[in-house]
Amino acid sequence: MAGDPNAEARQSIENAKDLVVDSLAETMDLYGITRSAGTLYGTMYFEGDMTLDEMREELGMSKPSMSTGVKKLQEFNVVKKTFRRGQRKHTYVAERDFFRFFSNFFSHKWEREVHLNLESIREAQQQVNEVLNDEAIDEDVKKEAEEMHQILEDSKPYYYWLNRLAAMVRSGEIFDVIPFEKPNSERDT
Amino acid sequence: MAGDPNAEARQSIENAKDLVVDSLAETMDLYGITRSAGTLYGTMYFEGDMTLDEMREELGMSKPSMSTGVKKLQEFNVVKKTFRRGQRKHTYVAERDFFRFFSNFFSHKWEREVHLNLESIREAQQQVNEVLNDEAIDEDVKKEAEEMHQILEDSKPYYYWLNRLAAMVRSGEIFDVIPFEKPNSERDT
DNA sequence: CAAAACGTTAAATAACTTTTTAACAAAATA
DNA sequence: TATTTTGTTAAAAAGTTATTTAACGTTTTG
Repeated sequence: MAGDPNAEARQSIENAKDLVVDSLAETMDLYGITRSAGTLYGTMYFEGDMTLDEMREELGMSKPSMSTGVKKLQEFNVVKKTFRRGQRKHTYVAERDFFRFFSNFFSHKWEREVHLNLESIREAQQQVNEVLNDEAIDEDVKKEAEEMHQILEDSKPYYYWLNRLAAMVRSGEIFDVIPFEKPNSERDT
Repeated sequence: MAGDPNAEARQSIENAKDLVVDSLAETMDLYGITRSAGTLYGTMYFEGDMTLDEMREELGMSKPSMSTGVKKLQEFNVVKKTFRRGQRKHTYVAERDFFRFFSNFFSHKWEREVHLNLESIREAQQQVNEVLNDEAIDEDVKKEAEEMHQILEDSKPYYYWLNRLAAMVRSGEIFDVIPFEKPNSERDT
């Protein structure tokens, strides 16, 4: 047993890193990001900017996997392409500021939720309105349409609210109303 | 063509409902809820309380599917078991208030995120501390450990902040700082 | 300008999840 | 207490998503 202490120490550090990468990936899994994309993010989080080949090496996966993984993470705005001078290969960097991660990720999702549902509500209400305006329809059917219309109408305030929340989160205004304790070091824009 | 106007009207209403159910399901898909569970939620949202058999009938799926689907939705706190008197079968009801849906869903997720990651950070820091406290370790390895420790330390303020946000959302305090416009009708506790 | 390197796309395979059918256990009723 | 009904669990089937290998087009460099 007991080989080189430095080698063991490095192993410990790698181990600690894996521990956090795993829980990061599990966290992201909660929000619908696949585990492998989460693991990729976690790895990039610790390594700083990486090329696809470095990712492949680190994770032991294929290059196309890395390519699609990075692309997916870019969609969520949590990974960006970077320029590393004197480097032919493209490099990518993970968003290291979790506050910004949160902002990018959730504002994006919430905006999409609002848009998607308000649009379908608009269409749906239009359809039931046609029923309501039709003379030839019986009262009981109209009542059904009326109820439907009302349920949809009642849900709108939620989407308006969510839209405001998304805007506040995207702009960073949310940190005015719910401040965070600064760490000892800086936090730039 | 042009059959019974009432039948056509009912069809229109069903159509409108499906439209909204679909976008609701797509929305939930954004947050890692499977589409079929989302569809189930949407259906319950419109129908009010339902038995498993009613769900099966409405969605044309098997009963075990409904059972597991309901269970999953219960985990997210967006469906509850109800008591319908004179009814032997169990009935379930979907959370109709989207504000409460939001509160239940996201506070649950965020609390889990905080717990999971703070725990792994604690363990990871413990491991790197052992390296830092070991006399036999070279400076360059210690420096690596130091960096690791710092990265983890710097991430903590985010989790503390998220924890406060989760608490505010769970308690409803969030609606004091970001109010919503009431619809014309009531909004009870 | 030719050869190599890089990243992406396409097709095939593998892994995983969802869904169903079937069997089972628990509860209620007669 | 026996029979029926209800809900869940287990195993099989189907469907979907992730991953890889292979091929392609583009860019770079010698």
